Amino acid sequence: MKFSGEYNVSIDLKGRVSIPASFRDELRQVYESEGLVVTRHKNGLVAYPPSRWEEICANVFAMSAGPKREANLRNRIAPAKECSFNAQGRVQIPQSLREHAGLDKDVVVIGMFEKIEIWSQKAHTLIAAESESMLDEDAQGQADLGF
Amino acid sequence: MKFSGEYNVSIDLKGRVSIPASFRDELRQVYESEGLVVTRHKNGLVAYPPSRWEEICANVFAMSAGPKREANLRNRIAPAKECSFNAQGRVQIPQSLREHAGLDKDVVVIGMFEKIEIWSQKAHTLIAAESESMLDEDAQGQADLGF
DNA sequence: TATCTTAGTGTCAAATAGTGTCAAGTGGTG
DNA sequence: CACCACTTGACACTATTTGACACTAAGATA
Repeated sequence: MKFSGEYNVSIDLKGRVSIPASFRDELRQVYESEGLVVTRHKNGLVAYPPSRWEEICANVFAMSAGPKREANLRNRIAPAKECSFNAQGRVQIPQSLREHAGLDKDVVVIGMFEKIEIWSQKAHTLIAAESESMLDEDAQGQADLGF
Repeated sequence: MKFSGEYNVSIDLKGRVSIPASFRDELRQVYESEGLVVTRHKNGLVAYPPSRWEEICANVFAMSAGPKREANLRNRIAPAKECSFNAQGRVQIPQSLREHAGLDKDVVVIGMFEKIEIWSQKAHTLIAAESESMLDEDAQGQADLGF
């Protein structure tokens, strides 16, 4: 079924965000996991099922030494944190990631098939508008896709 | 579990930086150590568990004489200092290293698996932004890695 | 040598951050 | 409309981090 749907959720005063029940079900059933690995992604965050994360790490580790590998380690792998659900289905996001994404009060959680994106409402509005205008400019492409 | 995660910590007025509790736990449990060896690394600092440091030193000592060995001795091995934790989990960073890294007040500590990086907030912002734009420019590469 | 200054150490206590849990709200479904 | 599952806010508790201060050591000054 894969993660899908867009949810407006809130973050509590200690920095925990509620993960929608449907995502938790998916995670439990197909990934057999009670947690998510969260890391930086553009101006927001992404979360992966731990098993997917292992694969990604392995891919990065396998890269040949160089600035690109370094960049991935520093900005993706190192800041990542495995977060498990509490009894209410919330995950505690580390402070540094919250700051990076500017999370405060209103948060948007988006299912993206194999991953989950987490944005501040503000950042999401921005990126959604950007994406929208990109699609607008390519009416033909959209039509070809069947939209 | 290896060191991981990114932490904003502060340095006290005498030059001690707080090492996150999770790193101290890791250090105690897997490296059986109550301290870190800190040395220069680019515009910041790196810290290794003492046992890892011994290995690195041995590798450098084993190099055949020449300017590269000299450089490693001068800029990596010589400035290194073993720092142990105080009761609050802080390590005293020698003045010369603090100056090298421009540490003052706000410091970023990053777990990088077998080592720990220590940057001034400023330097970290810079290097992270650089890394980020490198990753942005290579969307295909990132996708190939599974991100 | 006595004194002053500066750097580093040890420790306490306040402040902050994170965890677990309860119960009240909210919204969808039958 | 009543029920149910889910989400949210709140609170108490614990752990961690930070600022502060007194003290020691070392080096500089006169």
